[in-house]
Amino acid sequence: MNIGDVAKRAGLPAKTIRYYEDIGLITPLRDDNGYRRFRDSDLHKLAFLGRARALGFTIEDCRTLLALYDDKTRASADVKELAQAHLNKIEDKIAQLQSMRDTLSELVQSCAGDNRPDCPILSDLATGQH
Amino acid sequence: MNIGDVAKRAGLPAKTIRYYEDIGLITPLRDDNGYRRFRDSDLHKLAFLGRARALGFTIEDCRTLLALYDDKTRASADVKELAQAHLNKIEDKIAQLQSMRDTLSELVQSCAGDNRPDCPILSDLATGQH
DNA sequence: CTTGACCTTCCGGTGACTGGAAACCCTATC
DNA sequence: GATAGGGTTTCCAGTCACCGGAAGGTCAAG
Repeated sequence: MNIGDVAKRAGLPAKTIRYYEDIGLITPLRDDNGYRRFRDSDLHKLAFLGRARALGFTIEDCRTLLALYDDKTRASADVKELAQAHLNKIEDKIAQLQSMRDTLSELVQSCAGDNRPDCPILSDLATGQH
Repeated sequence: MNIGDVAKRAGLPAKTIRYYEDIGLITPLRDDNGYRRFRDSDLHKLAFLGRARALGFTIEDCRTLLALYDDKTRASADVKELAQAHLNKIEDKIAQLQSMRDTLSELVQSCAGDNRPDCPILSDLATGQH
């Protein structure tokens, strides 16, 4: 398979696939004309990567996950620990965004949104006071 | 005031303040020795920027917000629209993270986390099936 | 006069790509 | 055989909002 086919099947842009090769996540073969030739195992890895990335794992996490996947003697505890740490980060991020949302939502609601200049959003930003 | 004082008062790193000057958000004066000299208005702007950034506005949003703040003939509707658009983005982001969290949380819970290799987290990543 | 705390600019790196340029390859049609 | 249109290659630069560090200038205290 050439990169275009793999891109379609894995649901990843060709650019991204080349990038993943650059950073050593995959190592497709090469045809005589220089084109990358992807094995099923490459496609499989790319799909794995796509799903891991969709869950928000960093590239370095993905590298570790792939290694764990390959290591048939891994302890599931190692995978779980990585996933739990990532989950914690996500929850922190959610909490942070919710806090922003709450503040911002109040500000937006308190703003008349008409053609007068008075604006509690700007006042708040300017003074830190409501 | 020199940059160190302003940094303390505005709660921003000196590096960030220099960066904000670079991209034209502030234009402090200069002393004969080349040191930046900050007026109260600069400090005020920096505090404004710090709060806007803490609410997650992009730098370009901040630029617009500062301009609106300076424009005493603005319509509050313009500010509100910007803030509402940003709020929408935050809510999208929260929803996306919550979806990740839900999936990931299920996976983590279903993983024994012992020293055996069987791991539903890896299985899911590998196949996309639970 | 030296020490140490400031300050300056400049360069490079971050994460995970994305866009674009210039060039090569392959297949199909005229 | 020429050409057109797709696919592919590499490489370089840009994204966002900074941060770290180097090399050097400035200032106040002891």
